[in-house]
Amino acid sequence: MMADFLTAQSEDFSKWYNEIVQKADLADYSPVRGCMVIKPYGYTLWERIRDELDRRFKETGHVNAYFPLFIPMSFLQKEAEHVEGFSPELAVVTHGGGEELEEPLVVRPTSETIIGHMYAKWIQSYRDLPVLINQWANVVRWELRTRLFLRTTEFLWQEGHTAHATETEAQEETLRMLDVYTDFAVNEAAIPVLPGRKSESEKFAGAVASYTIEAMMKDGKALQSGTSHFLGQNFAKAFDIKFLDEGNVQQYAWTTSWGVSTRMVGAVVMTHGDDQGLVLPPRLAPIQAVIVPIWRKDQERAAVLEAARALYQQLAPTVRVKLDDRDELSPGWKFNDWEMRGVPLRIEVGPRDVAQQTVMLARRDMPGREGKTSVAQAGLPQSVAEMLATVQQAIYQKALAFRESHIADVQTYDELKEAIQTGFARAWWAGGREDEARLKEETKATVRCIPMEQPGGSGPCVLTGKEAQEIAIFGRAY
RNA sequence: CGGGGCGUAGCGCAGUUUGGUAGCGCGCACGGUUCGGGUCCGUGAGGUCUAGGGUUCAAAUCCCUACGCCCCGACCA
Repeated sequence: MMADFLTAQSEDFSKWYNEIVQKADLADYSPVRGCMVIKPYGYTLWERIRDELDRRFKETGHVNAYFPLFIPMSFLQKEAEHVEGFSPELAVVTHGGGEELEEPLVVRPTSETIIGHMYAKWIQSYRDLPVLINQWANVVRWELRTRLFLRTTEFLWQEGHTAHATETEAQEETLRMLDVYTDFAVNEAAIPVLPGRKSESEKFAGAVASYTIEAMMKDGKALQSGTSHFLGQNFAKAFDIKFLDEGNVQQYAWTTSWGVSTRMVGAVVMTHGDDQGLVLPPRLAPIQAVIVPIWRKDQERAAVLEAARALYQQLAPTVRVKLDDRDELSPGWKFNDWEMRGVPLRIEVGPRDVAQQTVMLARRDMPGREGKTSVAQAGLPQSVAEMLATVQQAIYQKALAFRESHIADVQTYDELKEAIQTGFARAWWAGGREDEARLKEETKATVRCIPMEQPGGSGPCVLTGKEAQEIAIFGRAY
């Protein structure tokens, strides 16, 4: 059954995305260009993302803190590449309290600089290290072109900033957080991601090395869904983050930073969504199961509602469940509505179910009759939990299968060009900055990442023909 | 910043060519009906037609100017 209230993905994926984000009440446009209002349903989804990430940060020894929104302009200028990278997209405050400020304040685009400044004060000894701090914050980047969740002028994210005594330790931290992101993406968001290193021209402004988790959206385009940066001593030198080591020698600290943003919401939407609307992974879904009561006559209504309420009470302690007892809407309407909103599981309760002490479970990821099973009301929390776990696994496998069938191993530049029309290309790569620029110019594709998992050996670079030690993933990106 | 599209009821749109009482669908409110895949009927509320200026007896409609938004591209989490 085709939805006529939503543009089909195959017709115009971009239009589908814009429509579903608004129709499912995730977000709305604001009066300020490029900014969005995150509506309660979308914000709850973000809260789920936030909670699961935050739990993992705590488990790996990090603590939260909060640094200011405003950063003195001069701070950004202390790291040459950093200022060069971010200058074009800064929002700058020049006036306050009716007077022109002595020094303009930048609305943070990211917080390496102000945190670096503070770390310089806090770190004196190797005994003060490591510093493992994360903050949940909003940041502002004056992007030329914005899209809800994928690229907004203001967005929410977390940024972890750590300082370490040794290079090795900082590198380990960088990769540890990449693992945390991968684990989150796979196990919570059900998004298969390719963890890897960013190429020279794609890395973070001021980083020695950047790592990323790259996801493939349903239109075959890549979405950078999280990044972890090894900053070396670049920021330590710019902000004078020094400590005395065990041998009483002054050393610069080694720092990292890593972030995941509200863009992750867009990743969830574009990884799992279909022509009926959102498909949310059970572990992140604001509502995991919705109970839809069905009746014909008044006496049925009373019995069905009573049963539905009892089921709600039974499920509420362990499942994020909602009872849709709205009187004025037909069951069919509700089915479509909750499917559009991506609720993973629907629990239908009608007169037949009341009589038989059963309910009908309908999976969001399997449309129509195929996804429906009748189960006993007794032990429903268990059945629902199992079904939610099944759906979580199923949508991950589906997304993984989609990605794998849209990655092509290619040997030639022509094959690469063809592959990136529908997905990713994987090939030997030994190109530099200029080769990447040429690639982008000619194909609109970029090196998405150099995957952590490498086949070993060597082969001819897909673009330059030079002997290459590594394979890279190529694709068009958001 | 380049290219394209659009600003008319909460939303989606028609009306603009050829100036003459501002409409349709959905939604919303009320009453009834219906309910296992977007029920049906009736009644009703809701508009400085993006803004400013001009032409005209008369402007949503013609002319000028400004602003805003969306899409595609360049830049980017």
